[in-house]
Formats: sequence, structure tokens, C-alpha cells
Amino acid sequence: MPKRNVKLAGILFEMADILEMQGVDWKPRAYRQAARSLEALDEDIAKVNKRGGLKALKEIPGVGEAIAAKIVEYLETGKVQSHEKLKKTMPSHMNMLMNIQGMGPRKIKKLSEKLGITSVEQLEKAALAHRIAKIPGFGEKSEKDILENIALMKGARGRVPLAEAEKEAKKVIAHLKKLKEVKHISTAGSLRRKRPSVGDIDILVASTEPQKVIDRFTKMKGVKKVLAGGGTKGSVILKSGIQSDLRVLPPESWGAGLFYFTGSKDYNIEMRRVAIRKGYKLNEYGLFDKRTGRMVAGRTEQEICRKLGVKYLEPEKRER
DNA sequence: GCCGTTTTCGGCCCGACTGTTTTCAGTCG
Repeated sequence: MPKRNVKLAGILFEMADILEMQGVDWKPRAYRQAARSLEALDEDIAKVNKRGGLKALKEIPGVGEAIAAKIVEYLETGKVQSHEKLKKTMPSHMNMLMNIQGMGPRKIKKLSEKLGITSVEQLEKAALAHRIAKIPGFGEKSEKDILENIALMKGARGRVPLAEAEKEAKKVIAHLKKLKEVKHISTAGSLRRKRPSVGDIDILVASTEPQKVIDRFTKMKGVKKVLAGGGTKGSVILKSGIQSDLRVLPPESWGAGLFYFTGSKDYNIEMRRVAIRKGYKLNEYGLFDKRTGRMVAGRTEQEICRKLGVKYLEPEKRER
């Protein structure tokens, strides 16, 4: 993976983040798509340009007229003007706010407009002074959550090594398995894809009694904080500081759920596109015929792949 | 901003959950 490509991808990702904070629609998605393509490209982007110019650049998925021009600009000057301009619209530490659980581009935008908040410290102060609850769309609970989530971020583990996550996951699975309502149980996400480090522990369960499983999960003794506990999914921070998400599905959707929640995200998007092209709709509950709405696959991952006409890949190989 | 097996315009993956709301916006994965 050429270094130059990674650098350029970084610029595009940053542009996407800033645009998103400014409330711009769709462009961020486009920039991210192009950035991901660049990262996945084996050939040095400078070589691509030398070989075929704009035409060759535009053959990269997600790269069109405008982004191709930015790539050329970067190769010639080492910078992208529109990127420099965007950076000036935002204090450099503002993107730290995105690291707080529950804080997204829209809320950050609103708080920066109404209260001039551009840093975690300012956010914390405003919450303590009860200035947040007065903003429309926020309330008392938002204020409390913000403070809790800032504390959580400060003590956060970040990504943990695979082996440690696997050990923690085993404990959770052993605990949930005791419930007779649990028909199937497995890890999902990056843990199942055996990434060297994982950000959270995803657990998937097939059951006809989801509420019982969720309750058992959020009330485990290894839980430090419950982030969410609804009818089909739960989310907690474990005492070890690792986040764990649980999703419960009906048994007939087991394969579809496993497929969906194992990812990777890019692989999912690709598979959805394949589904759409073939007249299907794919979600975590199954593969459906778009016209009749009937489910055509879902019990196993292999069954879904067969219907989609794609090769079944081991989870480790689903990076893109 | 990108893209095309209903397309060069008008979509863009999609469902769950929460808090703040009286029907929805924002976030997350």
C-alpha cells in the first residue's frame, strides 16, 4: 500500500469529516468512498496519473471529475486548496468532539453555533453549568450523558488486542449460553474477522425471546455501564473498559444476521449492491425478493451467498 | 461528488435506539 495513497486518502477523509460537521449531505460519503479506494489501491497514485492522467484516475471506483482534479493538484503541489480552506473553518481540536459517544456532526454543529463550543473542555464546562439543556433538542439527560461519556472517553481503552477480546467474549458467551432461550450464539464484527485489534465485542444470538437475552446481558456482573438496552439489541461497557454489543435475531434470520454483523462495512455495502442488482433486498433479517417481499434465504451465510451468486468467504477474508 | 441492467437526473444501505419530542432528528453500527 503506497504511502502517498494513504496520505492522500487521509486528506479526503478529513475533508469528509469537516463537511459532515458543517451539515453537508452526500459529499462526505463520496469523499470517503474515494479515500477507501485509494487506500486499497496497490499502484502508487502518482504512477496511475503518469500512466493515464485524468482518464486513468477516473477509472478508480468513486473517483470522478472533481476528485480526480484534486488528486492531480495534490501530486503537483503537495496540497489540496479546498482541503486547506476547509481546515481553516474549524479549530483543529474540534474533531476530538467526534470521539465522544453520542456526539455526531449535527450536534457538534448546533453546540458550536449556539454556545461557541469547539473543544471537549468547553463542552464539559457548558454541561456542568447546565447551559446545554437550554438548547432546543437537548435536555437534562443529554447533559448528564455528555459528562458521563466524556469521562468514559478519558478512561477508554481504545482498540484491544484480539486475544484479550476473545477471552472477554468467551466469558460473555458462557454466561448467555446458560439461558435456554439462546438457540445460537457467536461473535461477530472484527472479532469474528480476527482482526489483530478490535474496538468492541460484538455478540450475536438467535432466540425467540429477545428481551430475556438482552436483560441477562445488561445485568451481567461484568458490566460497568449500560449504553442501550432495547427489544432486540443491547450495548454495554464492560468492567475491562471494552464495549460490547449484543444483537438478538429470530432463528430463521441467523445466517443473515451473522453475515450482516460480521461485515466488514465495505463488504456489506458491496453485497447489498449485488443484491439490489439481482432484484433482491438484503438486510440483517434475510435476503428478500424485491417484488414479492418473500424471504429467499437467511438461515445460513452459505445459503445467502449461493443466492447472490458470490463465493462464500471466510470471515477473515471479508475486509473488502 | 459519484454513478447508471428502469438513469445524464435523482438517488445514494438500512434498521434500531435514544432523547426530546407529540412525530422526529441524530447517532450508531
